[in-house]
Amino acid sequence: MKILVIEDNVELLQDIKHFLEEEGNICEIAPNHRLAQDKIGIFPYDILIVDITLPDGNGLDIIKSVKKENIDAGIIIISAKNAVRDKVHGLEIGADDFLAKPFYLAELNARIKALYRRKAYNGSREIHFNEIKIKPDSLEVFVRDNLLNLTKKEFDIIHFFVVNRHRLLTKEAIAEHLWGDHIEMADSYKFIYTHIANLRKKISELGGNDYIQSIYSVGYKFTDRE
Amino acid sequence: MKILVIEDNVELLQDIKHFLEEEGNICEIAPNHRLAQDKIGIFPYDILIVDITLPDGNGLDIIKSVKKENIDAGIIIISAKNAVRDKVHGLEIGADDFLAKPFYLAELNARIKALYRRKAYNGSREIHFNEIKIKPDSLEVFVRDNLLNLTKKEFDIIHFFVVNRHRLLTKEAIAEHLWGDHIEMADSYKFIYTHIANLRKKISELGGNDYIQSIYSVGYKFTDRE
DNA sequence: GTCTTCAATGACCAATATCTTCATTTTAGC
DNA sequence: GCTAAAATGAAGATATTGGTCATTGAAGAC
Repeated sequence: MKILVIEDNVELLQDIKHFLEEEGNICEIAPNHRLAQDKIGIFPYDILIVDITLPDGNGLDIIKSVKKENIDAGIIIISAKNAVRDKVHGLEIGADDFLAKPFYLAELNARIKALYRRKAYNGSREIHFNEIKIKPDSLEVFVRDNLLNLTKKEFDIIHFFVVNRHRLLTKEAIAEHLWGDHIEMADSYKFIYTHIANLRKKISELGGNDYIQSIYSVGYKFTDRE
Repeated sequence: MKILVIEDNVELLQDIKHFLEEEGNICEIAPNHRLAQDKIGIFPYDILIVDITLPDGNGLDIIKSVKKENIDAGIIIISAKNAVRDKVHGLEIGADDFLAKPFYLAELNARIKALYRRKAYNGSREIHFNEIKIKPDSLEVFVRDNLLNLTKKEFDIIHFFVVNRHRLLTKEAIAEHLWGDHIEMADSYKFIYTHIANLRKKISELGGNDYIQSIYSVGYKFTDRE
């Protein structure tokens, strides 16, 4: 699980990180508002742990912007015990859970797992990227709310791309993700081309932009930058 | 992995070194502040292990200068148990982890591995050299924050150069790194010239300095000295 | 058993990087 | 300074990689 912890108390931040990493998660940290926004923009985290009081801005603003951009991350607020108003407000604008400081790390961990389970099971999960919407549970992809008629492999590809948006994906990585690591490397990426060609055609037929950037001799990148 | 241990207790220093080398790392040592600074300036380490109390200066200053120069090394502080203030301060100014003395070497090793994994996973790794920034994960190079449009080979070359900054790189070493050791040595380095010419052109077009120093009859050196 | 769908493949052309060649400039040693 | 060796830069040939289309064969639906 990929978790981002946003908290200005560096000592607590380190404690949480160590704990969550020992639990087998990939855990990144941001001690302030600006850094948090940067990281969220780059990488699709599963869970955000947000402290409300930050040196350069309010944690609630981070939650607002996450919700506004339809980023599909679970949010747990951590804040001082007496900040009841923040708690109510935070849950109102879309946070999933609230944990009062001080807390036991085991408690935080339990909340994280519960939240993740909830997110994974409720069939209304959606991943958004500009005009593209993916429902991983029903294997459906929409462009401007028009259902795209994709094959399974095509779905797997665009799903992999959108989850790893803005990242360079080598042909090796794509092949490994789609077919496992046993694939013949020699000249057999060629079928990736075919699937990507079909994907591009189907998306553009419904007026979607071509976010699939080819990187010569390396692979692809799914992005709206540049 | 390349590790520098900065610690004034020579006995402990040797212990750590032996242990880390047996684990398969390249491990260098510096018993004081001045020597540490020298070494860090010359070679790009993956991990720095820093003792806070040094005979000729504070370990925190080393961390500060590393961060100031944007050197991309993970930092683990080792210090006496009661120095809580140092711990907090160290993490605040950018250290990645803290280990209280005395500690088990296995514990140190675990922390090193965890830190390295974290660094490798978070897609925001960057290597800096003056106005040049390299993102090895996305194969991107920036000059004064302008993206440089490089081919794969050109990227490999500048990446190799920046990682081995200030070092003399023979044509043989470059050829071996780029094409493996099977290459015909006879007169076939010639195409290195072309790639380097293209690199120089592309960098200077965006206003970057020419750090590629030719060493007649030997090779190249990537440096800003002299 | 037939029909339909889709993953996989091969052929072909286009795009791009890599390498070679060659004329010219620079350098080191005398 | 002179010469031979080395380095550079421009131009172009070659090789590699990418994209598209048409076809095959396997698997599942009916």
